[in-house]
Amino acid sequence: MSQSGDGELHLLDDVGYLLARSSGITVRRTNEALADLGLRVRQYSVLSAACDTGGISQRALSDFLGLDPSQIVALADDLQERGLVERVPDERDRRTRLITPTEAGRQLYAQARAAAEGSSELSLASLTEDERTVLRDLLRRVVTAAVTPVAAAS
Amino acid sequence: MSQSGDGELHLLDDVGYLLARSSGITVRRTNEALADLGLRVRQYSVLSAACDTGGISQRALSDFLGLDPSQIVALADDLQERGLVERVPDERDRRTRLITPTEAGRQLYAQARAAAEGSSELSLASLTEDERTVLRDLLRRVVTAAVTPVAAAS
DNA sequence: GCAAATAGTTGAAACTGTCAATCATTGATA
DNA sequence: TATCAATGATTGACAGTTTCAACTATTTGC
Repeated sequence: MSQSGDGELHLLDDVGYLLARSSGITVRRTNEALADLGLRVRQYSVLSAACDTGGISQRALSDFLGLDPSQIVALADDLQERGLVERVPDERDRRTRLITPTEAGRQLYAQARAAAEGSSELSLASLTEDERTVLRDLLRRVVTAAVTPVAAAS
Repeated sequence: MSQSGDGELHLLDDVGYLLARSSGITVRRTNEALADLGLRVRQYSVLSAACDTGGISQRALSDFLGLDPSQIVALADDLQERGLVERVPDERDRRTRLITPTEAGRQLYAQARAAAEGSSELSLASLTEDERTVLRDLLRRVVTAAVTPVAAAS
């Protein structure tokens, strides 16, 4: 019958909550870090996948990033208008359009990556380098377990 | 000059991205798990803090959850209309109103907590029990480093 | 007492998540 | 090969989230 709280905040034991909270903290900080470059984390993630693959279908982006296809359309429109990516038709399947980085896109990405990664480090300043590595490895396993292996242009 | 992608997806090395992605996965799943109870993670977190403290000011909620004060207003309105919390005036400071659980709120919270925690486990099924513990401890340190220690009603 | 700070509220704008419907193209199959 | 189901992209809509600015009531410091 404990009527009044006694200092036990269960949210701080809830991995789901902790994920959401720490994600919020880092996303906020990273958005600030990317603001100078005119990017937000969302568009940065699309640009990153486009640069690292050299061209990826919107469907694959949707799966990889966990976003609705309609969100990809909007993000691609935005990046395309700014000349950072192009939509090149896939000859093997004329339905799909590959989101491909332009030279300007690659250059911006290089800068953005430095900014974004620096910002992450800052958000995790309370962890040691080794602990950050452990965290990264654990999270990567959580994420990759939920994602189909990134469609390597069959 | 690597023009085409060679399988190196830098996002999967970016702790910030991994946090956001895994948070998205767990939040989605937890929202589904809470839907039966008419709750979403956001309102669950408010209810949880209210129950665990026995009564917490909206300002403290705002700090603890990392939400704008105006969001707390909306969430408190919602929970109050459903009879899950009350706003009791603080005698020591008539500006503040303590978000306090009702009996119905406490009962729903008990159910919701079980559902939410079960859902987190499910999202982290690719990790062992020990690894989940490590993850929880690391994330808790990240979060608590960014939050003032939960104002114990000075 | 009075000014500055604080707790809560309202309203607005931009961003995000989710879903249904549509069109073009592909793949399977009769 | 004609047709039908499945898939990739797009549009539009609606609820949820984030972030600000402005405002009122109250408290605190001087």
